[in-house]
Amino acid sequence: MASLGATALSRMLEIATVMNYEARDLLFREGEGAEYFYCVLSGYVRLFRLNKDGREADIRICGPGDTFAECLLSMGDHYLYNSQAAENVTVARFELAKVRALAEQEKDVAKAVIQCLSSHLRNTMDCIANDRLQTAPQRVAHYLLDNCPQDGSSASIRLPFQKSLLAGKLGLAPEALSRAFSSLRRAGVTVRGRIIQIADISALKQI
Amino acid sequence: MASLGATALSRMLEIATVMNYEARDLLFREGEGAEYFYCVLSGYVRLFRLNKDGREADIRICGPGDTFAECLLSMGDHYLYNSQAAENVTVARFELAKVRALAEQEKDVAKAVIQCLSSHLRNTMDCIANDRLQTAPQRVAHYLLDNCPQDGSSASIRLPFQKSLLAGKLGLAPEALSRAFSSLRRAGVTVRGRIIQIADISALKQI
DNA sequence: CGTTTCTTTGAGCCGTTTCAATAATTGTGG
DNA sequence: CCACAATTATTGAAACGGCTCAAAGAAACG
Repeated sequence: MASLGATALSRMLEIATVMNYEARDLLFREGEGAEYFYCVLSGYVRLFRLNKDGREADIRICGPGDTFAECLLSMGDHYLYNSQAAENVTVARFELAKVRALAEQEKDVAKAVIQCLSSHLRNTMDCIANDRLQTAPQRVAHYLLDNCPQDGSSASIRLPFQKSLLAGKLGLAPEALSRAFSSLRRAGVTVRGRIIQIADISALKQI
Repeated sequence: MASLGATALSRMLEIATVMNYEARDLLFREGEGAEYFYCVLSGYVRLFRLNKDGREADIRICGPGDTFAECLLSMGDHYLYNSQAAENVTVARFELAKVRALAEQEKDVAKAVIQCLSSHLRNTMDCIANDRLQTAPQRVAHYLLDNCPQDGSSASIRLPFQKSLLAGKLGLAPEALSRAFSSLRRAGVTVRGRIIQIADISALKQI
C-alpha cells in the first residue's frame, strides 16, 4: 500500500474490511468458493494443505504485512489451500472482484499487485530450494540469520510465534526443529523459551 | 501474449529477441546482474540452485510457453538461480527495463504480467505442498494424472524430456524416480523408454 | 555397430518422521 | 501470587523414505 498514490489508496481502503479471528479459526478452506484476498494486520496466519490421510503440511506462514490468496486475482474462483489463524489475528480482506476492477483503472494498484506477487513468488521459490538443498539445522540457521540484526557478531532473537509454527514454516516436524536447535548448540545457539541467543553469527553462517 | 491488444502486442514483439542455446548451455547464473526475463519457445530449461557443497537442486522446469525470471520485473537486479538449457532450446528474451516501462504505459502488459506471476506462483505453491505431503510414487502418479487426457479409463503418455529431468522437477534423485515407476507397476503403470502406459486411471488416483 | 549417455537395480547409510513418555511453559481461577 | 490444568516442547527408540555409490543394463547417436 505504501506505493499507492492518494486516490488509489483511498479507493483500496473503501473496499477493505477489517476482520478478527481467534486462534485456530479457519478463515477459509481449500476448494471453497473464493471471494476475498487478505492482508495480515496483526498476528500470524497459517496456510496449509491436507493429504488424503489427513496429514497437514504448511505452505506458508503469513505475518503482519503479508498478503495471501492474491494469486486468485487473475484467475481461479476457489481457494487453493486452507487458512487458519495461528493465534488471535486481525486481517484486512478485499473482494477479489472489486480489486480486479480497480487494478484495471488504477495503474498504481496493478503495480502494487505485481510487487506483491513478485515478492511472494521469490519467497516461495526460495522455500523450494531450501527444502531441497538444506538439512534441518541448515534451515534453522538460515531462518535465524534472516531474522537477525545484520550488525555485530552476536545477536538475540525473540521468535514471533510458537516453535511448532516455525517447524511447519520450515517444512519440519516439531521434533525435528527441536533436534535441530540442540544440534546448533555447538555453534553457539542457545534457546530459552522463545528467546534465542546467537553467540557467533559468522559461525552460524558456516553451517 | 494471447491476452494482449494489438498495440501492446506489437510493442512487446519489438522488444523481444529470439535466442538459441544448446544442451547444457547456461543462460545465466545465480547472482549475475539481471538484464532480461525469458519465455521458452521450444525445448526445456532447467532452473536450479547449488548448495555450498556443489549439489544441485531443480527449482523449476520450464517448457514451451513458460516464462522465467519475471519476478525480477518489480525489483531485484540479480538472477536468483541458475538457468540451463536441458536440450536445444529456443527462447524469447525481453529487457527487464523496457518491459517495466511498457507495463507502466500499457494496461494489457501489466495484466499479462499479473497473469504470468499468478500462475507461476500457484504452480510453485503446489510444488511445496507436493514436496511436503507426497511420497515419490505419489508425486509420479500426480504428474502422470496431470499430464493425461481426462477422458477414458486408460491412457498413454510420452514424456517430453529425459527421466532425469522429471526426477529433478519432482524433487527426486533419478534412482528414486526409477524406483517410484517400478512401484507403480502394481497400479497398472508400464514404462518403456519415454512411453508410459496407464492401464487404470482411477486406480492411479487412489495412490 | 560401437560408443556414449541415460536408466535401472542393489546395498548401505543418513536424515526425518512417528510414536510414546517426560519435561517445560503458558494460562487460569482461587 | 501461587497452584493446577492444559498446552507446548524435548528426548529417546524404532521405522521409513530417499540418497549415495557402484555396477549392470538399455537407449540414443553417429
